[in-house]
Amino acid sequence: MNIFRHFETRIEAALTKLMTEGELPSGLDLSRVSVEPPRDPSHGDLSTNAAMVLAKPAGTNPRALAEKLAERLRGEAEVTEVTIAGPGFINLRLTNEIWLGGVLDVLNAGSAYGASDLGAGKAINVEYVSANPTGPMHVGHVRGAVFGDALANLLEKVGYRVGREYYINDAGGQIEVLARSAFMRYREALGEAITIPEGLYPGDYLVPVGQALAAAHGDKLLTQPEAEWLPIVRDTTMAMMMDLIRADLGLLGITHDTFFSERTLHQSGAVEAVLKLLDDKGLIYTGILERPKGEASDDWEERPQTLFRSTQFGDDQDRALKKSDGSWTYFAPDIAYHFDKFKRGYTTLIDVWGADHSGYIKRVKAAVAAVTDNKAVIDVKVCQMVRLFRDGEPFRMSKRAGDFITLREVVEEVGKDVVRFMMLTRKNDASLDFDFAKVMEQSRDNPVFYVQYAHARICSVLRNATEQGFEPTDTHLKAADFALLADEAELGLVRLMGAFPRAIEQAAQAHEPHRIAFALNDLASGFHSLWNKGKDDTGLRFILPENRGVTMARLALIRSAALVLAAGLGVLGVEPAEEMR
RNA sequence: GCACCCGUAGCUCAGCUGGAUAGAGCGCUGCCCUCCGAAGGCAGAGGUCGCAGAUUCGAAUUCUGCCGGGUGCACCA
Repeated sequence: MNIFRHFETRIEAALTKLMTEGELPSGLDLSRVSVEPPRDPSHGDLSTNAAMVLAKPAGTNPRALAEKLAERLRGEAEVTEVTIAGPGFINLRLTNEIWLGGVLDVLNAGSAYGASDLGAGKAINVEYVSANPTGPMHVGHVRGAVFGDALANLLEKVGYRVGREYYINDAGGQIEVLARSAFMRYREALGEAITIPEGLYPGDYLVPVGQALAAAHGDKLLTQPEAEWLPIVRDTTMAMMMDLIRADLGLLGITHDTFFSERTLHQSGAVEAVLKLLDDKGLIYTGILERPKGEASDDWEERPQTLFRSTQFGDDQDRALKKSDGSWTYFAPDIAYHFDKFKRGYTTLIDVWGADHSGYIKRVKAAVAAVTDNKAVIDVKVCQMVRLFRDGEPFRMSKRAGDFITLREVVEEVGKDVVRFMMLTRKNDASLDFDFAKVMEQSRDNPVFYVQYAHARICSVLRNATEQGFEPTDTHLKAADFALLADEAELGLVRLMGAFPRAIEQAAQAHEPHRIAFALNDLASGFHSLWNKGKDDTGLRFILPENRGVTMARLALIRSAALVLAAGLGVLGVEPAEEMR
C-alpha cells in the first residue's frame, strides 16, 4: 500500500463530504491537493496543503478551512493526531501499526515492491541510444543508453507498457562511407597492402568485416563497379555493425524490443506519404532561410528550399526537408519515423538524446504535433556530457584520431553495475563527472559502494543469524510480531520504506530515474545509521540470542529493507551485492 | 546574434512539479570499534539559493530582463 496515496484518497473523501454537507462550497477542484511527508519529521507523518490551496476558491482563510478539515480527520482510523501549523498545513500523525504493515507489504511483494498501476497499461515508446551504426559504441553513448534503459524500467514499474526502441540511421551518406571503408578491409583481406584514405573510417573493427566479405565473395567484388558491390558490402557491414552494437549494449544489460531501420522508411514510401500529409495541411512551402549568425556558415549559399512550417508549432525557424541535391534531409525521414510510432499506437513518446542534439528538439516536437494533430506528446530527454577523469585528472577522447574510449573498455574496467549506477547519480540535464578511480573506491563518498554495502551488510547479518540458529526465511519473517519494532530509529527506517513507492511514482511521472538513486542513498543511510545504533546500545542489535521475538521482528525489518534496496536497484538495472570484496 | 541547459555551503551535487527553520557527501573540528563487516555512524562550524524586478497567502522552484559557464545553430547524422 502506498500510504501517501491512500490518505490522499481519504482526505479527498473528507473534503467531498464537507462539500455535500454544505460546510464547503460544492464543486471545488481538488486536483491540487497533495499529501506529502513533512519536511521536518517532528511535524508528523503526513502533511497536506488542502486548506491552503482551497481557501481562496472556498472563500475562506486557510486556518479556518484547516480547522474544519482537521476536525473530520481526527475521527479517521489510524490517525492519532492532527495539528494545524504554519500558514495552514494539516499534519497527521499515524499509528505505528499502519507503518509497520509496510514491512509485511515489502516481504510479500519482494523485489516487485514499489510497482503500481499508475500507467494503467498505456503504451509508451522510449527511443534511446540510436547511435550511428558506423562502429562500436563509445563512452559518449553510455549515459544515454543507461538513462533510457532505466527510464524504461521505471515506466514499466509503474504499469506502462513500454516499447524500447533503437532507430538505425542506415540511409545516410555516412553508410556509404562506411561501406567503402569496409571495402578497403576486403581488399586487405585478399592480400592487398592498403592505406585507409582520408575521410574513410580507419578503425580496425572493420577488419573482420573485410574478412567476412572475402570469405563470402572471394575476389568477385574486385572486378565489379562500385554501384554493384556497394549495396552488398553495405548490407554485410550494417549487419555486422549492428551485431557489434547489440553486443556492446548487452555488456550494459540493455536489450531493445525494436530496431527500426531508417532505410525502410525510404523504401516503403513512408517519407513521401508523411510529407504529403503535411503538404495537404499547408505546412510545406518553398522559401529562403536567413544566413545563420554563427561562425560555422562560411560556405553558406542562399537558395530556395523545401521547408516545413515548424514555427507554427513553436520552433525558432522553419526547417529544411530537402538538401541542395534534391534528396531528403535527415529531418524528413525522422518525421516519418515519429509518425510511424504514432501509427503503431503510441501517443506518448520519449526520445533520449545527447546534448549535441538539443537544437533539434523544437523541430521534432513541432513535427509530432503537426503530423498527429496534437494527439501524441513527445518528451525529449537530453543527457549532458560525461567528463572523464582518472584520479582527479581530466582526460579527453579524441575522436578524430580514432582512438576513442569504447563502451566496452569502460565496462570491462569498472563493471556494468558501477557504470549504470554512476550514470544515474545526476539528473540528465546536468553534466556528470566520471572518475575511474573514484567509482571503484570503497567509501562513503562512492554512492554505488554505499548502497551496495548496505545490502551486503544486511545479507551478512542474515547469514550470521542463520549460524546462530535463527531461521530468517521469508515465511518465518512474515510471521514475526512487528509491533516489537518500537524504537524510533527502527520506525524511521520503516517510514523510509513506506515512502519508497511514492518516490518511484514521482520519478516515473517526472521521467527522472536519478531520483531512485537518491532514494536508495537515503535508504542505505537509514540502515547504516540503525546498524551503528546497535554498536552504541547493544539492546538495539539485530540479533539478540536471548530474545527470539525481537530478533525475528528486526530480521524482518532489515530483510525488507534489503528487498526495497533490491527493488530500487532493479529499476536502475543494477544487481544487489550479497557481499563486498 | 538566436535557441536550449546549468548557476544552491570552500568543492561535487539533491531539493519531492509553489510550501514550514534550504539538505547530503567530500573537506574542516570533536567524538564512537573487548560487541552482527569502523569499507560505517554521531555531533559541530559553514548559505545574500548568480543579480534585479514581477506573479500570490507563500518563490531556490513560475514569468521578464540582465550577468557568468556549457552546448548547438542551411545542406551532415
